[in-house]
Amino acid sequence: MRPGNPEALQQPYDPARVEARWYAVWEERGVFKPGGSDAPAPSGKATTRPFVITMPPPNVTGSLTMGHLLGESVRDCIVRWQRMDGRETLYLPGMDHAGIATHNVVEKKLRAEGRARHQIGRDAFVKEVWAWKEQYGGLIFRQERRVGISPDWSRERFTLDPAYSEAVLGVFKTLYDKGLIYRGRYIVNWCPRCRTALSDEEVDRVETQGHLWYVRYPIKDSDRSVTVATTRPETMLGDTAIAVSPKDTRYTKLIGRTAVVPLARREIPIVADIMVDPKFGTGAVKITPAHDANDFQTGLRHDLPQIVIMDEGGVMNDAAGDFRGLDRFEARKRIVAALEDAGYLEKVEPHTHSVGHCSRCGTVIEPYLSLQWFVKMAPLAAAGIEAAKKGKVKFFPSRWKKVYLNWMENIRDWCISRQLWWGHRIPVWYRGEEMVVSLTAPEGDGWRQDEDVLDTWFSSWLWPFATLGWPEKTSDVERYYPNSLMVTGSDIIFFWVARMIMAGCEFMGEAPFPHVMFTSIVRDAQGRKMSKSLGNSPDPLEMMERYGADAVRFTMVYLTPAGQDLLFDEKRLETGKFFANKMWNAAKLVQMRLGDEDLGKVKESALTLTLADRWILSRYANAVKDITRNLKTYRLNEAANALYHFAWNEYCDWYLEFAKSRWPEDDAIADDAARDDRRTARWVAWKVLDGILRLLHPFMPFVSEELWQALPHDGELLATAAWPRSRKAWVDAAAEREIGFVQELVIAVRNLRAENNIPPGKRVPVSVRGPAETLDAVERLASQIVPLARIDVLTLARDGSRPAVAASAVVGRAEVFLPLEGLIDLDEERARLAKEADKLLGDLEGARKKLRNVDFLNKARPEIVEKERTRLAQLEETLEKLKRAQAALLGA
RNA sequence: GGGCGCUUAGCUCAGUUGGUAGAGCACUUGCUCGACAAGCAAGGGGUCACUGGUUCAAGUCCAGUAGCGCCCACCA
Repeated sequence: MRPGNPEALQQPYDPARVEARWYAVWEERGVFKPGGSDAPAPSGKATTRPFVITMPPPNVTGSLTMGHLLGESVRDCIVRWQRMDGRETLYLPGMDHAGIATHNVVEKKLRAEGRARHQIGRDAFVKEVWAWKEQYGGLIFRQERRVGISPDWSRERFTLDPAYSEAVLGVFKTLYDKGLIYRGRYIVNWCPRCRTALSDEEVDRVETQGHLWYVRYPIKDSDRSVTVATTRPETMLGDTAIAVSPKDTRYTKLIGRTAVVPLARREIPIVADIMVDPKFGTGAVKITPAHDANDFQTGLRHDLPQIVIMDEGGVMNDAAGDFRGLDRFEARKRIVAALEDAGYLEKVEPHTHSVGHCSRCGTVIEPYLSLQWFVKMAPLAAAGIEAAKKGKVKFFPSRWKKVYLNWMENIRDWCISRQLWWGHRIPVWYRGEEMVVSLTAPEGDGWRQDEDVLDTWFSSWLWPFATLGWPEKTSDVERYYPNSLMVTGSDIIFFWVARMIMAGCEFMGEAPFPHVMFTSIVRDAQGRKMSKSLGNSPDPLEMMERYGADAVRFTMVYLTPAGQDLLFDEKRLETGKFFANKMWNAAKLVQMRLGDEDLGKVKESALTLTLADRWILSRYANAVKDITRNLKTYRLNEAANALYHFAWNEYCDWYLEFAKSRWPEDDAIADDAARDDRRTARWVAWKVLDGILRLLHPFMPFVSEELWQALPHDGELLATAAWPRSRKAWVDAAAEREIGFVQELVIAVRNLRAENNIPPGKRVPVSVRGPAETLDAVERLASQIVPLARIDVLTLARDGSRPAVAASAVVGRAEVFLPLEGLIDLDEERARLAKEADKLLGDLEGARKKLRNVDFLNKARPEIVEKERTRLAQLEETLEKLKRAQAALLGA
């Protein structure tokens, strides 16, 4: 046992001072490294299975948001708990190069400096991005440490680390060799501003109020025409057919005829195709294979030409004839006008449809025909689907399983090439018609590497094992794969979680983690997700400055409901701040009263525990069980709640108040019994506080460590001390019942005082009347009751008498009287009693009705019926007593 | 077009096998009694969105309705 430091707890509590102290200590002592825990393993638990969790690597694009902070708080809470529980823990940190996102912010920065990436060239640009990474990566690093998370920093990874990059490129080659990666000209989501292809997941669909333009296409060698409806009239310049449904009798005669594209005056065939819905629009569809995914497929079926009419910036090209050089939206306007002028526009209808936008810059996506690399996903998804169905991967909350499966079962191929410079350059080499997939340049001259880089997620989907040194057969891979848990936001379930599961199954033969826990999405007051791009997240560092890291951590976890979003309001951080302060002061009180006894030498068996002691130990055992159970099921908010209320409302509000009268100064000690009782109170107060600090540590690591060190403590650091176990021997239902009665009695007296405006400092006489066994109990508990209720003389009215004029209340089977003739306001007291009685009557009626119900008596569980009977008797007795009290006041 | 979530105190939200409705903030009243005013004590405030069903018993389970929000989908 180490002595506490009595100088430590200065007033007032200053989080900044405390929080500056411990992080370096933990790091120096290697607490964060696997095996850094010296906590004894709980008996019966295998120590060989480590607890492994990786940090979802934040983007290097900027600073963290409150959303990140929630994730970090949740993860670290679980990690610290597991570490204290005796598991070897690995928490692996890192960062993501975040391809497009970073690319864009650096490009923006260059633009602000009057430079452009194409001017400075690829190498110089990449250098700029690395410089940016150093700057902002450093900021994120500082933020993460400030929150107090406990990862093994020596294993920090970046997705562009040389070894990691090699793993990424190796995976490309492996999948290519297996035929799961292919290159081809297909319609992709193209962002004309970023000038790159995107995956389906990187496109945000936005309901947009647009128009449906009905355009008349003349039929060749006829004076008739066919009308088609379109939302993007500018694409007509790339039309290569008109399609109708084969079942649509209106158009049967037209199939095989030739139509003329207005303005372009190009002749195109009219074909029958199953993709056409006769009920939509006119039932005739213009086909633009190079600018629409559906039309592309139709085009293949009918062997239609593909005419690309725009360049990579969304500007109309030579194929657009008179409209060349116009931006696509300007072209739309001009084309509509030209159609109208020429009499080809039949009508315009308002039309709401969803339009794809680039999730990075908001630009309207252009379906664009281009040569890209793809991953064939269905074969990879199969194992991921099975893993979830067989329960190898479980989601918390479980409803996400359905979302996951739905996406996986309808998975589409993944476009992984990006026309950017920041990222893993595609390991493919070309020379004329030759193409080689290789991590290094092929032998010989004239080879030119693919210009594109890979989608960021093509590297981060390997995170659970590439961070461990894979594909090398490292001991880390051996020991730490699969990981134990993934904690992340549901917003990246497809981007990342699903793909990690697929990659794990494919390359490691096993899902990367058995559990996925989704944290709340943190939203602002308007319900918008907090994000860097919106700039609606408070600065985490500022929040921690203002409230303390402990407070921010605790509050975020305390507030996060399992499976629901979290509407963040800065004011809520006070909850954590005030709680930390409360714990500080409670510890200060206990420390002041501990004296110089070596509590480590005290044996529980040698102590005579009072009722209050047995009660708090019982409540403590219960709290440990409750908190641990909630942690195990990832209901961290419930765990935080239980801890908060046990520590504050039971330990501070009641137990410490009970204990106060038992630890007087030495010169006030009357005899050995009093001395023993003082020692008992000291030991229990310390023991339970020690437990509270252990329970608190995962939530508030700094202040709990500080307080633990200030008190006598067993072991070097709280961070590696053992997680408390719930001791069955401490569970004491009788003590809980009896203290329950004491509390009710004390509250009743306090209430009588308050209602009658008796100053809190003034001691009052109290008389209690009731059955003998109740009075015996009151007598036995008097030492607990008297100081808390501020009673001067406690009279047990065994003769059944009551003061003539008194305020009264009913507690259990007893009546409590405040005999204060002349002091109490009789009218107010009468009104209060009447109101009480009124409330009781309602409850009473309900209970009676229930117990008259034969079905209830026969079908409800016997203990429920018994409980109801007891309750009814209680209510009746109470009402009776209230009535007597009312009668007594009548004559006064 | 599918799927999911939410609707509980003035506000923001908890509520884990159905068994007397909870917290924080806000509000009222009173407290510088030897840890804490970032506090203590006492209190007011809710037909748990609506309708129906299952059940002895529903905030909790089922079905439907309304409003809000989210996700998915090749809505020319």
